[in-house]
Amino acid sequence: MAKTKDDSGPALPPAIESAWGLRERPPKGPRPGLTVPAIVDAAVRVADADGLAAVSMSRVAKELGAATMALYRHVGSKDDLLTLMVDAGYGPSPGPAAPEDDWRANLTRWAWAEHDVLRQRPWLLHVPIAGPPITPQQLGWMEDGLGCLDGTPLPESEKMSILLLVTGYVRNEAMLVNQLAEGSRAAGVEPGELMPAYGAMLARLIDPVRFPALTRVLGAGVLDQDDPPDDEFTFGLDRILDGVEALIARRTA
Amino acid sequence: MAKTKDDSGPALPPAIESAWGLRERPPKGPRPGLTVPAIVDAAVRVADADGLAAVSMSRVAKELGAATMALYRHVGSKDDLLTLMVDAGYGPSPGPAAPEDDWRANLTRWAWAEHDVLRQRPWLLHVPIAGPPITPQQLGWMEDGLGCLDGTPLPESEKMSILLLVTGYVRNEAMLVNQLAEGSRAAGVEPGELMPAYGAMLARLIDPVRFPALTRVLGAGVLDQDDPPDDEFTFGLDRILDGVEALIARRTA
DNA sequence: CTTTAATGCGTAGACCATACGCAGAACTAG
DNA sequence: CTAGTTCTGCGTATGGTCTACGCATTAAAG
Repeated sequence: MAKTKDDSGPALPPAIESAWGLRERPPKGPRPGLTVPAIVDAAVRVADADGLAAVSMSRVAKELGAATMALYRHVGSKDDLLTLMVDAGYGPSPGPAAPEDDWRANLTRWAWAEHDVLRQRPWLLHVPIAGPPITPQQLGWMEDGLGCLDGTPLPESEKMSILLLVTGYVRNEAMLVNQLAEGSRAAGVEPGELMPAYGAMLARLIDPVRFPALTRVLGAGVLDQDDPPDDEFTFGLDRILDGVEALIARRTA
Repeated sequence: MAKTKDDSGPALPPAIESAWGLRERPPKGPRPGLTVPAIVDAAVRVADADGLAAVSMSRVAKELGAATMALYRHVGSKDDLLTLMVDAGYGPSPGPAAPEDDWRANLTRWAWAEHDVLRQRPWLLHVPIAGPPITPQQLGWMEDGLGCLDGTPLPESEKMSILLLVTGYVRNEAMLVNQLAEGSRAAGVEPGELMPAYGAMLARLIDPVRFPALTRVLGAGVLDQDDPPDDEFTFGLDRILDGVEALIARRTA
């Protein structure tokens, strides 16, 4: 009969255990030539170079000079590997909140940090997330995000909700910008030319009677200019933080 | 030499053309036994029943009693089919803004309508979106969303940005709730049991010294109760609309 | 009736993840 | 030193995916 582990409860997946360094090497058998970090690094290298779609088990194995099936000794499945890739891809949180700044400045910096990571590694957006965060780096980001709201009168549950709101916004905005860039590459259009082309296409498709508001937007030339996407990001983030500020004011009063 | 189409510019994909009803059947050749709407309906039926992962060309063809390759006469690629599935899956916009209500009530209703669609067809969240909306129903939603902001003093560009903000929020929230549900199904845990189990796992993993804020959240029992997810949705939406309200107030003054 | 063009679809190729089992390496017990 | 144990690497094989290509059939036009 197999001995049950201490009080491990639902027994977290082996890939997660190794991410937390909870795996001691058994003293028998040959030295492993492959290690989980080496595999994850190779996979991240492939994703950085050729995108997430290029990350196949055989491609990662080739990157390591190993055979495809060798990887399965170390990661349980491709999904396991993806989870570990996300953890490594985000990297460590950029640091705790600065005590001399207020919550808004700190949370803004936190949001921009994730924004920058996602801009540098767009493939992170394409990994289907499997559940709530349980890997070390991910929780590090969450810890530092919570720290931004430390001085506020918000209850813990609302801090968490706000963090979810902000990180969701950052992910969503990054996804929009990224799929726009991919779309322009796929269509073979210059990145600056895409929005005007999109506007022209819309103008040709829509009936001004059926779509009056949309026609008005088009007429205002909203899509003609290619504004720096950072402005759009700042706009949305400021709206959300305005909303948070209103809540804090209400909870203070 | 092929005759160029009127002034069609970048020549939109055939699947999109058919979605706008811009495709007349050529007078020669055998009657098509398959039609694009029939194929899209079948694909939606498969996705509704067994999820997006079950939507393969062969499965859809089987659903129609046709051969796999027969589909490719009508849709250019699987991605084309997915685009059409999204358009059909969302369905028509639930209707224009009610003039007797203010922008906030109308926009709230608009957000809830998308929320309801995504709850009913979670697979819509898993379709990788390829670019800005160009299909009829999608633009119908956008039109009605813009209509909600009609009476406000916001410039057209900001109306658009706010719409993007709200729809992004709705999608993101739906995605979180959905992947939580999928995660609990995959782990074989009761839906109500998942968050407590998650909390217990975190408590076992994290070091209170390294993760003080997270530990405080755990200690507050935030994860112990399984609150109705609609409350979470309402909370975030109200934060965002508070932010919009602040902007409108500023633009009015 | 002949010509023309579009439809349905069979074949085949290039990928993919991964279940299974075997050869060999490295350590421990005697 | 030897035998036993156990873990690593990996070859083979299965069943799935999308889709390029080409052929036979069908229906309308001239």
